[in-house]
Amino acid sequence: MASTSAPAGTAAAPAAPAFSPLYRQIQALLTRSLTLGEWQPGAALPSEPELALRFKVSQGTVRKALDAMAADGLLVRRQGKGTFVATHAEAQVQYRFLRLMPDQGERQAMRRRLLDCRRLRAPAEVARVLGLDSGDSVVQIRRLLLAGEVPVVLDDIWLPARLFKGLSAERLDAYRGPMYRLFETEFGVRMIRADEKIRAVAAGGDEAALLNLPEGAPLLLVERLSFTYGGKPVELRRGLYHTAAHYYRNELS
Amino acid sequence: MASTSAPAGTAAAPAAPAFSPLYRQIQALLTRSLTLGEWQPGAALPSEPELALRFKVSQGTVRKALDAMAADGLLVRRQGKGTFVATHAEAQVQYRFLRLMPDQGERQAMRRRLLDCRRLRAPAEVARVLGLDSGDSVVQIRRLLLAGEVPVVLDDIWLPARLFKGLSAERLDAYRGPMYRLFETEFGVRMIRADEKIRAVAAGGDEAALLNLPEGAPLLLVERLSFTYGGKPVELRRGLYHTAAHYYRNELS
DNA sequence: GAGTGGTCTAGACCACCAC
DNA sequence: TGGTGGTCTAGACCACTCA
Repeated sequence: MASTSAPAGTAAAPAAPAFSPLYRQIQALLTRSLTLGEWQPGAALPSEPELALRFKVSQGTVRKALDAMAADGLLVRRQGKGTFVATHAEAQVQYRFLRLMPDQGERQAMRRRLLDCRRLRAPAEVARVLGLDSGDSVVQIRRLLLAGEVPVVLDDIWLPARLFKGLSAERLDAYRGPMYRLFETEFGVRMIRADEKIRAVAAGGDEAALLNLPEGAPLLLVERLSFTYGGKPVELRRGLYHTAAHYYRNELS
Repeated sequence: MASTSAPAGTAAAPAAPAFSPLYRQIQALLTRSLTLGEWQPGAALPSEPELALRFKVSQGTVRKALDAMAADGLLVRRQGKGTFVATHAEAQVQYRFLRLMPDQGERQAMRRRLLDCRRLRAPAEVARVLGLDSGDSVVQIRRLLLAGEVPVVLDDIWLPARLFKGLSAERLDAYRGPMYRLFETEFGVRMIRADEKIRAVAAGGDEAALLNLPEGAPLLLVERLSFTYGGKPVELRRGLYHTAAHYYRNELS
């Protein structure tokens, strides 16, 4: 890390970054280590002075890289304790990706009911958004989320089978805790970021029946594409939310 | 700013912050200046060394305060030029609060059609969320947004009349550019942050007619509460989005 | 008390922008 | 060429955690 003016690596885009600050290079190296699993989710990273020594860089530069990654949600910093790999297992990030809130009362964990889990050749559309070859297989999951006895969310989920070897209905059903935590601990796939497209749609026959609603009832359609390290898409999710007693919460800033 | 350990000001919450770092205090002072209008939207702040001198603090501390405020969207920093008060007038933040994207093609400015603008006593619910006294008056606006000739969004907007003296249908109709820019330049009210609650609903008779849809068509209901400096609510907006050719985009991280 | 991250400082140099 | 924000360094001290 002695050369400050190292080129910014591959640059396919026309507007190549002319210059990459040291802390960004450190950030890239740390992200790479995360990808390779050098530190497991929830584990502590080496301390700032250690990392500074390792990268031959001042502690301030390491700090800036760590702060940036903490801001991105990849790391969690705790004063007096250390810097840790972010995980979906923690209570504080339990609901990071579920924006559904009840109109009344506090948010509570919803019950899950697994409806289906099968392996199949990826439909064209699914293969396209997940960046799979046609012919690659995916795991398709259908499940309900219920508030008490009332079904609120109907999810269809597609995962690249290659990354989720051995994922089965039994495994899903037996698991207690958030699905993303299972993915993380059992398959080493961490969801970092997601894009959602939200629409209002009328409930179709099957969906209406599963959600215990009349056909044609308005539902929130939430299409989510989730990414792991490096912006690699690893999950497609199509959720139908019944928003009579819940709403989707968003903060703009 | 000589004393590092000044108390953190008022602390009504049970868990009072035991300690407020210098840069947070600087941040509070700068935010106060913004509130008081010391620098207009789009204007440049004094340079970092000047601010450091003014607050009797090192440049690094000023920088940390400015960086934090830039991250919050209150300021915009431009290398080689200076630090500026964020504004809704800039192209880059044009769509900061409108998350609607077309399925096909690039996002384009939508045409506006003002349907109504009147002053009235705040309905109880509106007064409650805007923190007004019962009896305070509000400006109520109803408008359409159209993509080409197709109505896509029906907005109902409520604003505290006290803050928007002189806002009229003529003024709104004559203004070219984003509504939040008008609020900012003409009334000195800057929208900093907003909370949205999103649901799927069936179009009612009036709404269906205005959006040129059959009654009962599914629509996205977006209830937005916007805040200015200091977390003060200053706008309630109830939008109905027709999501056949558009979707609401959200990024989770 | 030892170790961690958090704050604050001071100074050097770099990249960008305008004149 | 001078001024701006951006990066990097080195060192001091503070707050938090835990043994």
